Amino acid sequence: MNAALDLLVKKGIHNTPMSEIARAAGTGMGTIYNYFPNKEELINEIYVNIRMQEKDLFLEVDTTHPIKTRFEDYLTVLIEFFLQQPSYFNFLLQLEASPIITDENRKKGRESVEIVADLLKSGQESRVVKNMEIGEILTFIGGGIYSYLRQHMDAPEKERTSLSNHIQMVWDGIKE
Amino acid sequence: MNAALDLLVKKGIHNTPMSEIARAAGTGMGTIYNYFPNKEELINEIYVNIRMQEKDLFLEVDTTHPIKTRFEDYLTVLIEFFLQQPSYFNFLLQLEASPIITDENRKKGRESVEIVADLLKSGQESRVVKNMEIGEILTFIGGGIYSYLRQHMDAPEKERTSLSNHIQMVWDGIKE
Amino acid sequence: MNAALDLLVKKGIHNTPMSEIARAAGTGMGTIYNYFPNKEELINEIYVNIRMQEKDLFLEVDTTHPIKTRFEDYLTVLIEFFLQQPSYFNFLLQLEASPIITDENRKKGRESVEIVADLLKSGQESRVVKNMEIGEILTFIGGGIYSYLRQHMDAPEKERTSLSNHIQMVWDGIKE
Amino acid sequence: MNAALDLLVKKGIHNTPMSEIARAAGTGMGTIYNYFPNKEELINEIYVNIRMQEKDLFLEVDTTHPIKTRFEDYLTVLIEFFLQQPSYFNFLLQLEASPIITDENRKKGRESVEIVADLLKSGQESRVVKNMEIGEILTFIGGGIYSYLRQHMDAPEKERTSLSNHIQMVWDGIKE
DNA sequence: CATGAATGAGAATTCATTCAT
DNA sequence: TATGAATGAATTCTCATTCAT
Repeated sequence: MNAALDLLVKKGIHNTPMSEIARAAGTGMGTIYNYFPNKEELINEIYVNIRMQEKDLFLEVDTTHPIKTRFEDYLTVLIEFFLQQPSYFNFLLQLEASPIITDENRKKGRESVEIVADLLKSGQESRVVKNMEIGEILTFIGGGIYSYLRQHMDAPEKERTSLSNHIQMVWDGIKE
Repeated sequence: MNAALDLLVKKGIHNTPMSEIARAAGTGMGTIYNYFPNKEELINEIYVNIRMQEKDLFLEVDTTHPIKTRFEDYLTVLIEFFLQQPSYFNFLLQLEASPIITDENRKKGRESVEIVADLLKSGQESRVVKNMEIGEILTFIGGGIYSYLRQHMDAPEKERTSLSNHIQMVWDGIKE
Repeated sequence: MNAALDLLVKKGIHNTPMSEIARAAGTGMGTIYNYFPNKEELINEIYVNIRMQEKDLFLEVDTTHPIKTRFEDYLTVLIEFFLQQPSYFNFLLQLEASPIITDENRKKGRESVEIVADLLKSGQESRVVKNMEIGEILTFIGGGIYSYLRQHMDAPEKERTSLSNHIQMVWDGIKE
Repeated sequence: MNAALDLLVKKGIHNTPMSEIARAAGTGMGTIYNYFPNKEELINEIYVNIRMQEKDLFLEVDTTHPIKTRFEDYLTVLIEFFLQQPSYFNFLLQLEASPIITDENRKKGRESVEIVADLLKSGQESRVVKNMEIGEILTFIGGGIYSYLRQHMDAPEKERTSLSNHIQMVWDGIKE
């Protein structure tokens, strides 16, 4: 799966033959088919795998801190995860919109969002977060994460913008 | 180009044979190749075409209004454009990250951003916009647009969030 | 026909689209088809045309000279013709073996040989030419012409061999 | 390679689809591409293969015989090789002038000529061969071989000329 | 359980020829 | 009579998947 991930991201899904994945993984092509029924399934499993790691990240955040701190921690931890694994982010970017990922897996992938949703709800109760639909706010936050990562990976190093500034803007956007 | 756009968005680039585009366009395959040297070039031209329309949108905005109003108008006009042409947005989503679009065209595509950058600069001068790097702010705004559209297209109709709420969040994020 | 000849020789028959011939000839594609029913016919007419010019060459040779002189003159005139029109030779080379030229035209193309055959016959009568089948001798001479031209066109200028030496070898080969 | 050779000669290179070669070879098309990266490479390998067989022929000739005998033997062995494998000769005929064969392979193909060149040199030293440039003489001999084979394959059986007569002419052409 | 050669459906692209203007 | 845009059959090549070893 690691070999596949790297190649799929670097060369694009339709320019990555299974034979090349096998070679990079140091196995035979047939071996891959012993573990994954077909190429699409392999890709789906990589997808779910990343999403699950993403979900686990939130366990690291100390839930005793005040809401704003937790919010910042969530975003920081998430963004740093992807900054350290750029191919994860690029993989999701390339696949999120693709018909290859099944609806079921796409749904599974959204589970991590629940945790943030809960945080936002308690934020609303303590009147530090705008009283809007949670969905609206989540969407907005997602955009913030997406744009930061996207920009960070496209831009030359010196033009990269500061993470704390970015998180501040996101927070200012949602705070009451 | 319209026929191609629809199919490319609906079925994905690598699942759309030129023969099908030709059929949908009501021409022969050869005819397409009389106008576009190859599939990639066709896709690039569609890309540039959308980006140019996007750029022209800003001409509609009344530049005598106060900065906040203009900002809201820009965002509204842009988002409504894509809401009316969902396939435009999905096309860009699918292609922005793809190696098919040439660097030259990608650069051309970013021209429309300049106008917003100018607005932000005067916003900073009048101290209504945060004093951060323009690039940082643009990235943040991009995320706001992206997230709204993305959510709007994925979600069932009744769960869609209000545009004005969303624009409010973006503004709160960047305002001083 | 001239435009076609040049292109066909330079790029090969199957790499020369009719559209390119038309462009080189300064006409429209349709115009070609007003004069030649199809590509093969065009090629055949070029072939016959060259062969006819080749035949006419022999009219220049003074038939009052002794046989050996006439033989040398024939060969010289022929070889110089092709040296001055290398594309003629290359065209024949490329097409002689091809199924594109009809049998009828191929036969027509061999007419010029008759004149040489007559010369050889009188050479045999005066016992200056070997008493073999005329066909055998003609074949041998043809090989001599072919090899000289072939070598002359392939080789870098300074490695080219002398025509008179070559003709001498051919004559020594057939003389009694 | 055998299936390809037959078809390429019979139908011409550009009238022989890879699919037909595969069918004739009793394999799938993909299998061919597992062994030859593309059609041109396949053709080149056939070319080199023939040329190497041609080179090996000369090993059969007894080098203790007198020069004239060796010369006759060389020519005989070579011509008989091609008479037994007419498609080899037709293949070379069709390809020698073609841009498909790479310069490198064309060069490799000329190796067999070296052996004959050596023979001619010692012939010149013993003053049985004309004192001309070796290249000139080789060209002439090549023409002799070409013409005999060409004629032999084109002509109806009874009109074919005798090999010994032909070789005699070639020898008379080069002898001192 | 691992392997990788064989396969052929499917895709992009070319170009001879037609025919409305 | 000249034109050249439109056409689609035909061609090369790729690659997911199978299955005998």
